[in-house]
Amino acid sequence: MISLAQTKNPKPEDFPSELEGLRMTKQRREVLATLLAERDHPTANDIFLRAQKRMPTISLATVYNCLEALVTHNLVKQVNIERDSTRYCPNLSDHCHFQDESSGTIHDVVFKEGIKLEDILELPEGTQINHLEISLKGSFGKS
Amino acid sequence: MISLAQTKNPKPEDFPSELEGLRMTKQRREVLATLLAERDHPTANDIFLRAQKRMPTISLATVYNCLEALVTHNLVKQVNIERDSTRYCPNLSDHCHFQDESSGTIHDVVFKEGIKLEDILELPEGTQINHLEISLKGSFGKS
DNA sequence: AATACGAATTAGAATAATTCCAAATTTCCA
DNA sequence: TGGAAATTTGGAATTATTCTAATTCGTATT
Repeated sequence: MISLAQTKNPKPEDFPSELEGLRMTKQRREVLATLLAERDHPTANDIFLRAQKRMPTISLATVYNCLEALVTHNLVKQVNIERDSTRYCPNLSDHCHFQDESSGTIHDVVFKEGIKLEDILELPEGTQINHLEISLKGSFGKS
Repeated sequence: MISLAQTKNPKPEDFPSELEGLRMTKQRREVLATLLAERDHPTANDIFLRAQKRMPTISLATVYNCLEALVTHNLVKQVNIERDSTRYCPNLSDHCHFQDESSGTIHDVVFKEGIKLEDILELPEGTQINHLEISLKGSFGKS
């Protein structure tokens, strides 16, 4: 796992010229820094609007391109909750997502110590999992 | 849980006039029967094409309407795997979905005996889960 | 410093799933 | 039977995302 990509508020220029085999262009740095600055699971369009403030020439298509590259190189995760537009998350540790229905806010949720998915699912011997996504929706108790 | 909706191959006319508080119109019967006939997690469009064979006047909009009604009344579940178009599943028991990447086929996967989600996730006390979806992608071992 | 080449960016068009809309039809029930 | 409410229908509208083709950038090489 890339540790710089996990530090609190790196500026775009803090990133090395290459991360996980991916050339860090100006735009990719900007997109990644945007994602790390505010960890609220923004959509591609949210990221576009935020990145535009510091880099007015960036295009939405580029934001999509950058996100795709970052996801492919495991620097960012996609978050899909039902049919909502895809959101992006720079938390690379194993976790899943809970959306509070009253606010729309998405929270990262971790597994309890020592739990592995293979332990809980009835999967045929030798099944290889390449992608896993758990998403929840609900509310926090009012008490 | 509705048992008739789970029988192997009910014909549209086998359904009572109301299920789970939902009026069973001709079209809703047709959509539900289509779903129960071939349990391969079809998309709305797949269902539309199949239903059209027996009911040539049905429209795609109606298929979407019917599916929405059936989902709302817990007669059918939606299946979302990443950004693919939504698929539909008449299996109402607790389960999740595994997509075999080589064929695209989606399989139902059940939890091991006695596992509850609250047991494995680190959620704040009193969190209420209204919707949960687990989706996996991968392949079956070649051995 | 000029050149060349591949990669990345850009703006806008295209696509595809889904939803919306307004009119027509059906169903329910008084 | 008649009228209100619900449902269906076809087509238009919407929206997220991808595609395309042209331009620009970055780096390596002379």
